Amino acid sequence: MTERPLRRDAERNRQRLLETARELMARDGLRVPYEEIARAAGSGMGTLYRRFPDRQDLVDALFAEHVDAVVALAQQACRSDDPWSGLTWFMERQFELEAGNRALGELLRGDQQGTARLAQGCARIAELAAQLIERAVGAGQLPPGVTSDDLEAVHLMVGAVMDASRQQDPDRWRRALAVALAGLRHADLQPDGEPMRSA
Amino acid sequence: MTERPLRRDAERNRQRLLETARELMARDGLRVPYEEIARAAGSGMGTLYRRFPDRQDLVDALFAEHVDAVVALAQQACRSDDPWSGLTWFMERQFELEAGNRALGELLRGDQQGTARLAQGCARIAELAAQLIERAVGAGQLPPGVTSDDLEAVHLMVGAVMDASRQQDPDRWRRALAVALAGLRHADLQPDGEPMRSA
DNA sequence: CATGAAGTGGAATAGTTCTTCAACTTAAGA
DNA sequence: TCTTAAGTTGAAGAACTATTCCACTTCATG
Repeated sequence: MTERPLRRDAERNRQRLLETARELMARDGLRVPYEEIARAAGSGMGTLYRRFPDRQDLVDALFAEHVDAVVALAQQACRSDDPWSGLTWFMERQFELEAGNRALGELLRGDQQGTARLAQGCARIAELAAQLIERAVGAGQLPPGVTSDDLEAVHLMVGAVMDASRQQDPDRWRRALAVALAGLRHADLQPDGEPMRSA
Repeated sequence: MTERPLRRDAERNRQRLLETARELMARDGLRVPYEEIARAAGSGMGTLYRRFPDRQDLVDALFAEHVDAVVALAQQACRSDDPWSGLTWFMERQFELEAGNRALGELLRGDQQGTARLAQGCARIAELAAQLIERAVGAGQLPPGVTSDDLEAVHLMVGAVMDASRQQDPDRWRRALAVALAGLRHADLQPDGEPMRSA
């Protein structure tokens, strides 16, 4: 089935909506009210709903490439000769992106699940992150107890500081990241053989 | 000015409302809808509003003693012979309380500001926490760059993990705390500016 | 046990957002 | 130009929560 292209005016409107939503979500996060997006774009709510019946459609259209960019970062980090450098480099780049785009941070931290498209990207990132950890552990740069879950936790931790300090001190997260990464290296973590199922 | 005591039935209702609110907020956080509290307590909304016209009045009545308990913990920690032990002991006890009471965590992390009464308690905790840090730095148990702001950041960091894992693994925060505290000891933090890579 | 101040319930009003829809407008091709 | 399918709009209805208000009930006391 061939999708017939949108009418020219409709396509223009669609682009304007996307552009507007991108800016608002980067600044305010994923939950910007539909009404606000439509108003800022100079359209009616009906138009926004017609193009993006589900918020996830909109988010997907907006952030697919951002998530892909993070996947690419992770891949590049995996190619680093020095596993630990690759890991820290990846985390810094990732957080720099999140610092500039609130919605991206919410997505990557799972505050809000995206469509299959985005979820797949996030899963890929998680895979690669696990590799980064494994490689660093294998190289003796991280103690053996550290797991990919710990890296996810670091993501949440630094993200929390970022969210709390966006206004006052937008670079504060760097300090938190330094603390968290140093902690991974030096904390005495049991391998944690616990099955860790839900209670 | 002598406040005349409540009528006996009114006092009973008030206690029931407090008890109910305490349970609901411990489980669901500070933002439990007023309507839900009233219904669970078997009262009308009017009654709840009459006793606690402002949500802060309610929160204050409920959590003053909890906050005081944390102040007491901090004081006790300050009396420890070993500054670092005192610090870690305090953080663990504090998070254990937060783990058992969602609303308390929200209060202590400033998700929601309380009345002057509570704010004062939180300020006192912050003071004592700063002392704990200073003492540990003075004893050479923490590097000189670490500040009380870093401890606040640790609070946010571990809190984020706790919030994310309450359901699946309620004890996960302990691991995050271990990471964060080890990070404080080992991260190479400049006294003010940018952090550097860990050693 | 009558009285009225204190207390109570819950419907009503209001502010937010989400979501739908019927009437209106317009681009694009015959 | 005319036709009409595609597109647009904003008001309307639904869900949720906060907050007020007043007719009604109940306790405490003379």
